[in-house]
Amino acid sequence: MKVTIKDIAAVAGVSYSTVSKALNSSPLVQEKTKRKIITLAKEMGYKPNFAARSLVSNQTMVIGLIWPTIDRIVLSTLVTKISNEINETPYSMILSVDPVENAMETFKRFQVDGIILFEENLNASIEAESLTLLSYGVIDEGKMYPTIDPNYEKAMNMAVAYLTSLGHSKIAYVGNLSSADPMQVEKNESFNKAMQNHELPTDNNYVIDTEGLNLYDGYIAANKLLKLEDRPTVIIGGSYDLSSGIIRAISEKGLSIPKDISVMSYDNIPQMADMEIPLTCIGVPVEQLASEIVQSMIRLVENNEEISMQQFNKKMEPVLVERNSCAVPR
Amino acid sequence: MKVTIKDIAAVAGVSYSTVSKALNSSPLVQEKTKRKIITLAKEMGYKPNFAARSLVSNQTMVIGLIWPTIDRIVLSTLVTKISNEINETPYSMILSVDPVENAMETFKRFQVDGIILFEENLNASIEAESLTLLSYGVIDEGKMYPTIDPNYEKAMNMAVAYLTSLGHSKIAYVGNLSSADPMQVEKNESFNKAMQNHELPTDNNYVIDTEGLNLYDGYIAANKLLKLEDRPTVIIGGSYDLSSGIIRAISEKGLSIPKDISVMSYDNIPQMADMEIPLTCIGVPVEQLASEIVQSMIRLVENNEEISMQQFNKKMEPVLVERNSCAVPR
DNA sequence: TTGAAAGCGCTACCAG
DNA sequence: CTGGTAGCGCTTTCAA
Repeated sequence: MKVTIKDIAAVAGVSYSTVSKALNSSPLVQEKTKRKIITLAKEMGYKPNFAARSLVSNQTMVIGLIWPTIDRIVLSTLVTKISNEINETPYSMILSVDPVENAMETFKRFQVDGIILFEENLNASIEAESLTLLSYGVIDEGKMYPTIDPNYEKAMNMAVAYLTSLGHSKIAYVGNLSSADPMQVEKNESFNKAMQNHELPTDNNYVIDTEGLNLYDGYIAANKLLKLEDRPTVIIGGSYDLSSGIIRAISEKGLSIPKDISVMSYDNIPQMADMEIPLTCIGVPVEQLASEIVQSMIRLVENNEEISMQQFNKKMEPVLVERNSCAVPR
Repeated sequence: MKVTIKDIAAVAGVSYSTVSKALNSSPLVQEKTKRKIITLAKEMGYKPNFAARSLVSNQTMVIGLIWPTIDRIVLSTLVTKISNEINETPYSMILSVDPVENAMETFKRFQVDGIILFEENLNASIEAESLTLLSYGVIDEGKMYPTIDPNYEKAMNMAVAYLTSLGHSKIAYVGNLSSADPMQVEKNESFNKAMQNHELPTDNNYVIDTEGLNLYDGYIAANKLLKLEDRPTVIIGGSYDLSSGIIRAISEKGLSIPKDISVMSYDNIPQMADMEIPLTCIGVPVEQLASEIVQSMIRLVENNEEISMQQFNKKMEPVLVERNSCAVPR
């Protein structure tokens, strides 16, 4: 049977409004009564009814996360971290794997307090309507919702700077350019810009479009690069999975990393250290990303449209982690 | 501003209980009034308030799915299909990637109408309490909740029967045995049983424990098999990803499928047809699995504990799909 | 410090 | 067929 605050009130011999206050740790209740009620509630197995609470408070304490492309595992680490992070707060997270528009619909019916959106693979532009939206993607002043941006431009600049400081100039990039995914495109453009900044040629032979983001795509791309007479001295993989494939291709050829060729990867996730060959990588540490996304979301939710959206746009700080997969070219 | 049924009632000039009925397509309202109200509701941008509705009806129309291991992508197809399937019903699905116990907690607070649980990677035994639970896993009479079972025993029997009918007797199996995942263990035991049923030896050299379920694990395992002097004539991969690795290893060795060696895979998902080499596979088609899980869940939810749980236990029918990756051994 | 009562938006019942 | 009304479980004034 369901236990309500009325049941507790009856047993405790107080009014149910007092129970409500006690359970919400209101200062308007005597410590003693409060403690008694709380103990009692636990004993009786009381579970607050969310529907009732949100009906009156107009809040659900739930954040929705839209992730339409679970088959691309790249983001699963981020999702998991975000989920963990949200669990540290009074909020809960629910996930939808539906297409963005359906997911929005579902979340709206649910009256979630806020929605987190991954821009990867997002083609349609979204109207925020009256929703509290936060996206993970590339900042664009035209957008009607705030964005947490991994700052590809800075990341690629740091990567190229690091590699040139080691003496590399034949730098290859393996990534998914043709896709409709604006984040991948931005990543590639940032690489090109970084090369120009360092007055290096953007030799088209050294930029490979994988048309996909999984291990095998990286494998194929790396094979193309290794076949060139004038090989690059270092390959930057555009994502964790691509880089896995790149490593595979290189070791299959009997080449050694970093002696024969250096490898660097975008994406800063702990798993980078556990690869066949631990990779030097660049990117915003995934924990920081998760933390910023969640904190911003919550501030956004709690500041109910008081602050202008622009103030929530945030470019993150990429970090370069050295792991011996890059050496001075010979 | 939020539109409620009262607002609609005011505009339409009817009572708000009539609006409620109209919106719920009750037969107790004149067609004309009903149509007028529905149109009006749409115009005014009315969104029903879930909290209010579930407060009175004691239902949320939401099914929770617990999936604590998103980093293992194997099940993502199933999850997606389940999500699609649920979207065809009046119910919605929400997903939690938290550990089972936390997820249960969250879902309980949410008062979801039912919870779907994947047994893969489930070690703790779960008490159903008063929840409507349905699991995808291996049927076990000791369990306190109904289970949809992919019937590994029958699947493996069909697989071995098919292969022996082609003339194979040196049949290898690549799978994850050591894991705490009861489903993987059951899969392997079913293979062994099937071999015994066909009076074939379960040569230990032919059963490889991958200790993982991804492509690379399958790749390594296949390499071990290919190194044997007395090679198997066919390899059964325990999952889609493992089989991908098996194919890779075989083609790297310059061998051809099925001329030099046959390959078969567990898992019956459409992606099997799109592999480098389309694989003959065995397993319950993922759509059927999704459909059965969702239909059972809904029946369960709607039959509120009237029917005994046993009646919901269901072993599914595996299907063998031929695709030319298995031939008569030479 | 406590209790009584209003009301969140909706469904369901009963009276007309 | 339509309207009035009780009440789902809870938070939040306002009085006592």
